[in-house]
Amino acid sequence: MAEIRTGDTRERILDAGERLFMAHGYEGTSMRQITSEAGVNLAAVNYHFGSKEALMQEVFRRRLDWLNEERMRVLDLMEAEADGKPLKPSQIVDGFFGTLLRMAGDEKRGGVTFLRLLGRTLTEPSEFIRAFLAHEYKEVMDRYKEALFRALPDVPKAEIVWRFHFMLGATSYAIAGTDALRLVTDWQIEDEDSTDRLDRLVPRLMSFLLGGLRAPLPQFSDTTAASN
Amino acid sequence: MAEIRTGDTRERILDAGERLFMAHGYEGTSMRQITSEAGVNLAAVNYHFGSKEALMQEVFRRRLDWLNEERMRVLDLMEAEADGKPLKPSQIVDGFFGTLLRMAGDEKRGGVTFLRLLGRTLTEPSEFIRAFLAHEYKEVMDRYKEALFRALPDVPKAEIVWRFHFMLGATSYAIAGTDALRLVTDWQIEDEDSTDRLDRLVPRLMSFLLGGLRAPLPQFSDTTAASN
DNA sequence: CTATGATTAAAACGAACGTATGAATTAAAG
DNA sequence: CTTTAATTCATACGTTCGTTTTAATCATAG
Repeated sequence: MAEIRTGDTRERILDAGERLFMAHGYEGTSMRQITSEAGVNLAAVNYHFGSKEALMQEVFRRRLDWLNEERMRVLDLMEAEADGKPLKPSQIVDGFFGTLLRMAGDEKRGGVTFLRLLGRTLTEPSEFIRAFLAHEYKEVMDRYKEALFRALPDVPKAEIVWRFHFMLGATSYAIAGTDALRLVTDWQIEDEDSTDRLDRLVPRLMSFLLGGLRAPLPQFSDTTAASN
Repeated sequence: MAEIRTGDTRERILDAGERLFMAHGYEGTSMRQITSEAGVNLAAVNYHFGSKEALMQEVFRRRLDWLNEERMRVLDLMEAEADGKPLKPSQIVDGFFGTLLRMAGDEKRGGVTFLRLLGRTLTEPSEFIRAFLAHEYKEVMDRYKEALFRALPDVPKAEIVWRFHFMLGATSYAIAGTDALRLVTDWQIEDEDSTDRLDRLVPRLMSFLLGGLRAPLPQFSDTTAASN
């Protein structure tokens, strides 16, 4: 059997869907927009993917599979080198968030478009995509949380989970909001073009995330006892 | 009429819209859902607000007007007490983000529902709502950024703007994602009920935000750092 | 070549969408 | 009371939605 040369119709649809879902959201994007931008027939989406929901899932799957495997690979590597000793928080944060951000420079992996779609989708999850992301993320999330628990033995686990949550938010925003908030914040950084901005986003965000992760523990002012 | 109209139609629509926009997004919510949940006629939205877009704007306006006035009031108060001296970063962060988070405990101001709607909308802004938020936020944003510039004279302004951005993201996420990410992160903090969680979110988030805001400046590997 | 399975194309489906209309109802003023 | 404006109501309009159907086109195997 020769390779099934499924034209590039599938890929064209995925690319168009990725871009349009990023720009207008899932509900805000119609199949006619997608097929029009992809230059394919309207029925092609249902033929190749089955439904609009299935297309959305495939848009995420083709990127997240690689991303989360890479995250696992990086963590495995670091833990092997540490030889049983806990990792440094900066290593863990870079393995999870740095790996994500470096996707933005890899156009073959979706570049900034997918990153913005991901960041935006994490705050507007429809039920079906939420369940899908939960499945895709569960394993890698548990591994990285466990690594942080061991890296920060004096910080209560609940606090670490919260701060992981906060780091996710800051990162999503940094990506998804790069365009969205320009009007809100009246963005004006004169001496940086867009390539500079992306290159410098990684160290900038890393400093912020690590500062937050290692911040002094909060003081609860109420009466109930604190927990571990 | 045996039926007792306990609430104004306008308010019932705004409440239903706020809740449904929060749960399903703007595009994902239909006028029929809104009017059905509000117990009013379908045409009531167009009669009272003119359009679905105008309703969305009014949902935000009735909450943001108070929030941003309160933020201004708090900042005025702090600056008056400081008597010309720069404020502490913790004061500024609390004035902006603490004021926001404390809205969640005030059911009269929308409570957690509006906060989640706001957090989610900031990453999925349609063109019309983006322009609206830009207008509503511009003044207060400039005031708080200026306060941060004076509080952190040694930190380049570009860095402060970025970190303000990161703080917004962490906060939005902390609010919007409280439900959304439960499945993703397999949330398990056994000994905290939801009221405890909200009460403790403020100091938790404050510690994280301040840690990130005051983190060591990033080292850029290539060229010189941005100017002040 | 013909045969066969995979893909694309054009057209249509019913459902749901936001909005508009005009009559019915309510509330208040003269 | 009657009058008048404000509001609520049932209903329908024109569009667009995701999906389905059926036929045409293409590539390859026999």
